[in-house]
Amino acid sequence: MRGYNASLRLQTAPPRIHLKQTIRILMLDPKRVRTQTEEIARRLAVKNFTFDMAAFEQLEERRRSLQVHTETLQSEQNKRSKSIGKAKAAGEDIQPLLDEVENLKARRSEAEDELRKLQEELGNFLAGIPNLPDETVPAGADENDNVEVRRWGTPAEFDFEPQDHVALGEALGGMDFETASRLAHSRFAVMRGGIARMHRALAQFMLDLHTSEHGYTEAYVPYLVNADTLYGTGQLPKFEEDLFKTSGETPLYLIPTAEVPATNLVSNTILEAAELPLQLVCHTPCFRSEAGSYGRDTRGMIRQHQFDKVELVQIVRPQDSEAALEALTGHAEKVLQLLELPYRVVALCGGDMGFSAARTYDLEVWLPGQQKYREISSCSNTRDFQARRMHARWRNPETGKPEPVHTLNGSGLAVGRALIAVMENYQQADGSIRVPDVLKPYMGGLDRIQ
RNA sequence: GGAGAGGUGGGUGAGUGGCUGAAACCAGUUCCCUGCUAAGGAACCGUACGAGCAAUCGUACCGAGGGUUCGAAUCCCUCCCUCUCCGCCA
Repeated sequence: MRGYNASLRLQTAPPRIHLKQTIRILMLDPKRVRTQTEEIARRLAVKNFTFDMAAFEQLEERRRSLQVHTETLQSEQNKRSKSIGKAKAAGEDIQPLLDEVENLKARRSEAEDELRKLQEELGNFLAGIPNLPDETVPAGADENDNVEVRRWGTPAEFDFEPQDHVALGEALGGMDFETASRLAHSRFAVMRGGIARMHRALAQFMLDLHTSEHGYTEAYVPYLVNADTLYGTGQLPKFEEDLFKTSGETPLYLIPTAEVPATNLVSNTILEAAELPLQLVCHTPCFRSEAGSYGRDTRGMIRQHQFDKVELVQIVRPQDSEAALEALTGHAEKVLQLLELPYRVVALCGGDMGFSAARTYDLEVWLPGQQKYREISSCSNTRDFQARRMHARWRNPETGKPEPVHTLNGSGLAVGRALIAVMENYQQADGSIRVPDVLKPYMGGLDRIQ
């Protein structure tokens, strides 16, 4: 492990796409893109994505005729080459055949070069197309257009002026942003004492809940992954600037979420029907460069370059994925309920949804310090979008064929934000923090941080 | 990091230039026979992309990428990974 230096510097050169990758990068059923182009353009518009139909159709038409042409030439050449062996064995003159092959070869390699270029172009084009939003996804530009689905709990009334987590944390000596920025950079935090312990307790509590009550299998995964893995879940090629990249000879990236390694656990595999569903839970740090969010949430721990998250991932049969999204969202909600934190569930509108998602619910927890509901979990069904990119399939007993699985992911929950929520919701007039009942066993019975 | 040995289809494992998309065996599917807590026989049995209403056909794939050749799983180069021993380390 030497030569891997995480760098805050952004490397913006677009990753190269190889010929072989162009096929696997298809986000949608390629036949569907070809046959239902208009429908797809309409749906993508909900995500504020303009699908250039004319460009696509033109590229696709050229690709098709060129591929047929190339393969025909190849086929001819193969036939000649095979007959050379036979002619030789029969003692015939092979020179005329050699000449023919020569000619075919020249034409073929020319056509091949052109095809390669075209496929690269097409691959780049397709790799940048987001997943189709579900028909039920509300139209809209940003979070203001999200639709509230339900609320749980009631924000507490304080008989004093509630403080935010920064004031609380610094007063308790448990949060230190200045030191963190000296050690690293802005948007990092140092935690100490009871606050650091509660942070750990939260992660432990979540892991235990999901493994013992919700049927998830705990997984430990790499925090650095390669480019293929990030293509698989959709972070690449479009969002490289959001990632931290190492500078080794084999570039690796710090994971922006455990969704990336956890979902890719099934990349390039064919699962048997009996193995599904797969439910995985991972606790990992997450690293995000937060490019393009310079002015937002600069205060406190809301938006960090490094934060911990407990992530839920499910790999399911296609017919089960809608129900799985509801279940998974419920599993994340359960954490908030047990912590007795008021929250609401919103269905994301097209403009606020991620690249890979077909449907997303966000969980927003009430933060008294901001007098606002803030995102603490995002639960998505990506359907077969990631599965196609990473070649994750199952053998469908009805058809006997390998078909893409459906993948889902959701935070269960973001640990740093959960900590903030507990601090702000459980604060006392004297600035101390009550420990939620469910966390006490994880904190040696401690019932107050002061 | 050093030395050595390897990477072939679901598994085991043949295959050193053409008739090998790949023997054989195991597993699996279907059928036949027989009949009893199991044996025997036959056929089928990889993936992706493309053409076609379809039957079917074409192309590619033997760790990855490149090269030699009319032709490469087979020869050459680079890289990756696995295993064994040594070193180092948590």
